[in-house]
Amino acid sequence: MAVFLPLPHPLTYRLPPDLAAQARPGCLVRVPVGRRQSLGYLLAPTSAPPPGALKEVAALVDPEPRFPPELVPLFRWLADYYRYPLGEALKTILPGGVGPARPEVWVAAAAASSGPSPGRSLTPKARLILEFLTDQGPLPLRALTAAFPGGRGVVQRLARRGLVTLEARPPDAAGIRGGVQLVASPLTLLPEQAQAVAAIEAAVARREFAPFLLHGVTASGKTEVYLTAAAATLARGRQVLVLAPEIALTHPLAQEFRRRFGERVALLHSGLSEAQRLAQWRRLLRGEADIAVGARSAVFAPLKNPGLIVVDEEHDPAYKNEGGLPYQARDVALYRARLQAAAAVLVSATPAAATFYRAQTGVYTLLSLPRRVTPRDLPQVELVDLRRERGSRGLTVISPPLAQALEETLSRGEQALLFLNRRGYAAVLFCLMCGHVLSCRHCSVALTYHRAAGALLCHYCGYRQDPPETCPQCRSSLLKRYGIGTEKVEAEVRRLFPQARVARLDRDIAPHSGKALTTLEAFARGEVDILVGTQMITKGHHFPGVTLVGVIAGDLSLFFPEYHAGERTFQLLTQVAGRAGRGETPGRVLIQTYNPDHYVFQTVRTQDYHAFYQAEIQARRRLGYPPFTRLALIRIRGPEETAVAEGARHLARRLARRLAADPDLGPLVRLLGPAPAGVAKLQGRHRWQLLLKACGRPALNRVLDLLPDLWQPPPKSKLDLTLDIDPGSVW
DNA sequence: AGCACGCCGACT
DNA sequence: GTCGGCGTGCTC
Repeated sequence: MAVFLPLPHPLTYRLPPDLAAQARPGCLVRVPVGRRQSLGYLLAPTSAPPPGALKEVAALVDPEPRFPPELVPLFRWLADYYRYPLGEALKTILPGGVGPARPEVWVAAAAASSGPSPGRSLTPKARLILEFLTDQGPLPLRALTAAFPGGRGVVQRLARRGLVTLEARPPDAAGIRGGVQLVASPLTLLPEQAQAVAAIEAAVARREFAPFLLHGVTASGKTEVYLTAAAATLARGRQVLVLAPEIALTHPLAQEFRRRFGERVALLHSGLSEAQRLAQWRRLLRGEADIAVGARSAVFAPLKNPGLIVVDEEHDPAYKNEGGLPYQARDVALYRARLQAAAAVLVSATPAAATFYRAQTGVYTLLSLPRRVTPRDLPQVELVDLRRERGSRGLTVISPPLAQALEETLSRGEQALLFLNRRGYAAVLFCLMCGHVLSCRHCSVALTYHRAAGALLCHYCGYRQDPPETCPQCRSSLLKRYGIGTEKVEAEVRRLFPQARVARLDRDIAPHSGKALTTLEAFARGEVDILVGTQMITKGHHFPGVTLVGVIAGDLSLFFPEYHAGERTFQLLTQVAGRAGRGETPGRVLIQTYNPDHYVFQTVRTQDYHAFYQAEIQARRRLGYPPFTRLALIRIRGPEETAVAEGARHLARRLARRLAADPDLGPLVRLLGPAPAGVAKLQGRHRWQLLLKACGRPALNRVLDLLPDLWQPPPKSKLDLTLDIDPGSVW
């Protein structure tokens, strides 16, 4: 039984006779722990109870299991792989709603029997709400009050006057718009699509674990491949699991599946209320739905026997859960497919280098879709060399070529997207003359400038140096901190094009907030000429009027201090490039960069994934980064900076000594750091980190096993240690 | 994570 | 003499 406490192992309880008939693995129960009670999940009957007296399960909180017994091995693996207490892990990944699902109140405009005139006049707000309801159809009251803050009272008054109806519905219906029109699958697939489908189908038929990489450019029909494979899987009586990296992307995907398969689809993501999530979860458990579509947490969907597990946009870093249990949903999906003898299909136009490497080396089967289904020219990508277009002093925001392109676009009445690929905030030092960025000589990642220390620091290994006066490459003295904000870009655009309608969107505005959506919709309707934004404008949206995409500072994400900065930049830029010319007119993409010769920009320009991959994988091999090594990040946190630093250094010394003394293990592991974390202080706690680089998971595990012995924080220091296995970011 | 036990300073 | 500080150790 996995208790919701940070215990290293499950606990064993006796089932009282009155519960034994109902209790099954997956049931949420209440148990006594020490002097109090805690919740937990039943895992399995044990054949080897611990010595001593057992306590009894106090109560069945929910007689309906929350997961099938088939998932217990996956959960055990999860806790072991990520070194995280099982009960705590389950608490965060399973829908937490306690007790049976409660009905939810829905509002609908009353049938218009009383005619258009309701007798007495309505207040403006009441009129607005009534129009909204007539327009939108029935809605959960919760959704309505979200759209109209404080609208509850108005709704109640409208209900009393019989103008709207209130109805309690079981939450099964919530979050899903009913009445979809079923469509038949298209009759013909391209030969390469048909081949891909056949390969996946054959694996499902063999009932063997089979991992695939489905690689194809945008609009090459990747979705159609897995929709068809899904139909074949369902026909064999097995279920289908489909993951997308972001909540916003799960809706169109679920809609697509619903059009094809009707009400057998369950949608799972953290944006649903607990009750809704649990209701969707139960539809899968009861077998009412056999297709689960969702964001990363849906990888744990309670399917007994999935035959096909799809990870769309597999390269997306959003599959990594940050905070709490730091799992990588793509990796969990692969392991789940192995456990449940399913086909795993990783899908991307720009696969992670590590994924493509495994496809190249035969670990995954590569399925390629090289052609577009609807032949259209790829947008033309051009590089603007900022070393030549440099402003009189400092950074150029809008270079003359980009300004000219904007001018032309505006004069044709078309739209432009200006993209700032900023990622978090990293103050790196770079040369305005030659584009060189100050990097760590050991780790080949950008050094970060720390104002307090007055020094450049490597967040991987802790290497430190004073900021040089001149560029080590070209000797110029134009070393600058690279930083630019969307506000500045917007201001510059307004200055250059005072007549243009300009809007701005960035991460500071919540991506799903009303403001963001309003701006995006206005842009889609053509009411805005130029939209300035960060990566949130790249995902999922379709802007047919956009013919020009400008990337303001291509180098920004390239020099983010991370080993996979190159890969992320290639992916981001390829994705934004795809935003240009999706309508009738072909698009144009201008990327401003100080490093036009860098392989990332060269391969983005030619839209050549394979060339990018070759360069990237060579660099990884040379520097010993994944997929050639496994990483684990050890993070030390505490309230006092010096204690944290000292604790980290102390652990590093002991680890280094132990590794040096072990001739079997030592050569397989490299210890980097300690160094301050990218975000050196979070929620009042200072953070330092050590990075472990190991040749293979067994070696990494052996080092991690040493930690409990080596980690002895000084008393009173309030230090704690957390692990991030396969870290996505050290930031 | 709680919630015990346990061993050292200022209070009715 | 106790009340209470929070260090540390355990929970089937």
